[in-house]
Amino acid sequence: MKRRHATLSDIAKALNVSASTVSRALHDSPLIGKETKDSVISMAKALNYRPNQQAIGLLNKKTKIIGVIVPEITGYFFATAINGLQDFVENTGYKLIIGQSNESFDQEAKLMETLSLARVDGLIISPTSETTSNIHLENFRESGIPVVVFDRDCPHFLSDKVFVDDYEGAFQAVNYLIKTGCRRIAHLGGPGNLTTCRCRKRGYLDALIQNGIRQDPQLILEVSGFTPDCGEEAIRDLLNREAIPDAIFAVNDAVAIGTMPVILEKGLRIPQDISLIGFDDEPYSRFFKPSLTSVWQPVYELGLLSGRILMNHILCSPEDYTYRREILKPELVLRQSSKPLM
Amino acid sequence: MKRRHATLSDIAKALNVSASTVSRALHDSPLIGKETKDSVISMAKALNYRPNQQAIGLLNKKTKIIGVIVPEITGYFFATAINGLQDFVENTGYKLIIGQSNESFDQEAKLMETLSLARVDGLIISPTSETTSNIHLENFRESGIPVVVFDRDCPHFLSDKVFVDDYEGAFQAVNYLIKTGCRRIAHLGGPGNLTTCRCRKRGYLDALIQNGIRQDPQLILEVSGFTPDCGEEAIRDLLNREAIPDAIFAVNDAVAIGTMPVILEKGLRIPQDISLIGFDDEPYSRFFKPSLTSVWQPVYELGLLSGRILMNHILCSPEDYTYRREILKPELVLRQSSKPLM
DNA sequence: ACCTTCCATGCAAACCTTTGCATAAATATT
DNA sequence: AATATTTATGCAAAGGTTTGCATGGAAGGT
Repeated sequence: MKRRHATLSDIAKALNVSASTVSRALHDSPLIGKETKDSVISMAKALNYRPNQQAIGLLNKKTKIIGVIVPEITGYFFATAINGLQDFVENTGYKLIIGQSNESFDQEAKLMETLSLARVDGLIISPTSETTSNIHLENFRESGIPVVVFDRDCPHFLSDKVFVDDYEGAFQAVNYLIKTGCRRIAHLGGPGNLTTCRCRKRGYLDALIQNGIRQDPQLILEVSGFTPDCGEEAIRDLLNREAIPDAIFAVNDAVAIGTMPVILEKGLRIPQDISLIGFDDEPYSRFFKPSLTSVWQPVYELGLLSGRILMNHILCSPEDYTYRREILKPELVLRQSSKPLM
Repeated sequence: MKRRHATLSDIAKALNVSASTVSRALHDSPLIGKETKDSVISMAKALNYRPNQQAIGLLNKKTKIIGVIVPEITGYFFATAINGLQDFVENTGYKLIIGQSNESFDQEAKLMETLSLARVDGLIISPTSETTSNIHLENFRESGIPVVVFDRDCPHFLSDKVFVDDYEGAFQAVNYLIKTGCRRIAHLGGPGNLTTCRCRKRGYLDALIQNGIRQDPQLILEVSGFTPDCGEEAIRDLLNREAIPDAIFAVNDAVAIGTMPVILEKGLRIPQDISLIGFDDEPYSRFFKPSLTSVWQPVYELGLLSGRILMNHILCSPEDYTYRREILKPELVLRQSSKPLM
């Protein structure tokens, strides 16, 4: 049976009082007498009264909804970040509306349009690899809605930001490769307009430089996406070049995984002939053969912290607010796809 | 600068007309004169007017929000289902609020409470493995909110339902194992109160029966979760028993993957000594060594169809509605972890 | 010139909640 | 006994939108 939700005035009518009295009673206002309060409360329970969030929202211009936009949701990385975010949000009374941009600027803009229409109280976003303009973000911020950018930066956009230290992670990985004797280290980098990918590449290059190794353009490739297929394509290309590497630092575990079958099928051994290091430390990475050395990222914390910062911004007075920029530390996880130190 | 959104009456004041005229003009009502209409429309554009969904929702008791509850979001299965769901919803104007129950009944109930408070227009849910009571679902349905149950069934709850044919998938997998000469086929089954797991087990048992093979209780284990760790634990237990299997049908790819290192480390070969088949066909499954034979499920379609059915129910008149029950077909994907047919 | 008809627009209520102000009754003060 | 004070409650507006009904004017018909 479809039945209407009970409202304040339903309770009011039942008790012969006014709706305002009921409202105050339920908010435990000191203005209301003890008896009235009790009867209101028990009647509310009897009618299974739930305040209408829409009406409240209309009044105080809040929706208690946070918008989240990620490039995709099916991969380990963003799914885990969202997981952290949700765990944070769980007890705050806020809800999450999640959208996927699928690495398309148009979809991202459209999603932001939708979220803006839905009047979200805040936005947490990791921009697409196509996102070069910030107008849509600026619009958002100008209408007074706090925005947190996470994982991938929007360089000229002013807001709270939460990242992982991609540079540091990459540097450590490549430095490790060098320490284990590798000299011809290839890099399968991601789309160059993503800050994460640029940072990882810089980490790679700096590690080479600091160890006095000349970079070889032949060994640096840019993959178009983050899937095993992209890795497969890239490694085929790479192994056809004259310069065969003795190590590969991939932008991603998925890309690294995609190279494995190709490498092995060419009769090359991992790590004896080619060391392999990925990035992300996905849960499955330890189950491949050989198990994959990778750079672990505090993804869950990334999501959690983004939520915490946004929430703080939402509750803060908008005047004296200064934007925060947090950088979390990654960690190299050694496994069989790279050589041991000695 | 934080500035208020333009409202109908802002436009009205600017043009010296009434708010109702503006509303009608923007809805292209035939009651409004051409000139007025044009001026309203251009003024609306100038002021960047966006209708306030909360006010509209308050009026017609709709939120255009769909609640989604899944046990977890970080795994491939549910993330992909949500992906399908989101793609469906994208152009409908509906938004998705997603919650994770983490296989906890209490969390599930709490999430439903939250979604009910948020006045969602519909609910799509895959219940936890703890969910035995349906009261929370019944409450939902009784307040007139359409519910779609997907993947995992709530046996005595009446609603739209969308499943994958787990029985069929399991039957095919085990039947294939038998056809390739396996006789001592173990089953690492999932939590017994999940319908999906029970169906897979029934498929397993029926395949044995139809091929005249006696089931051996020693070969049937129940794992407590869907992670590689659970698989690892189970296989250690299994291989310590007197009866060593010549094949394993796991409830899950993740569980199957967890068994691999243990099997290989015991000096057993896959598939020569032990064939291995999983369920789900996760994207990484083809990258393990040996690559994993698995039962592919149309997960994306599962999410998509759930959305379509819910949407249809929401728009339908509530009277003459008859619940639907859709079953999608899985498909066995052969790889190296099982023996070839001849 | 008057009545009908039609077209374009405005008024006001409804959706539900919160809150400043007013009011009524009861008690305390002089 | 009359006024001041406290205590408990109601009224009404606001928030933004939609929509049935009423109204105003102009055009058409006789």
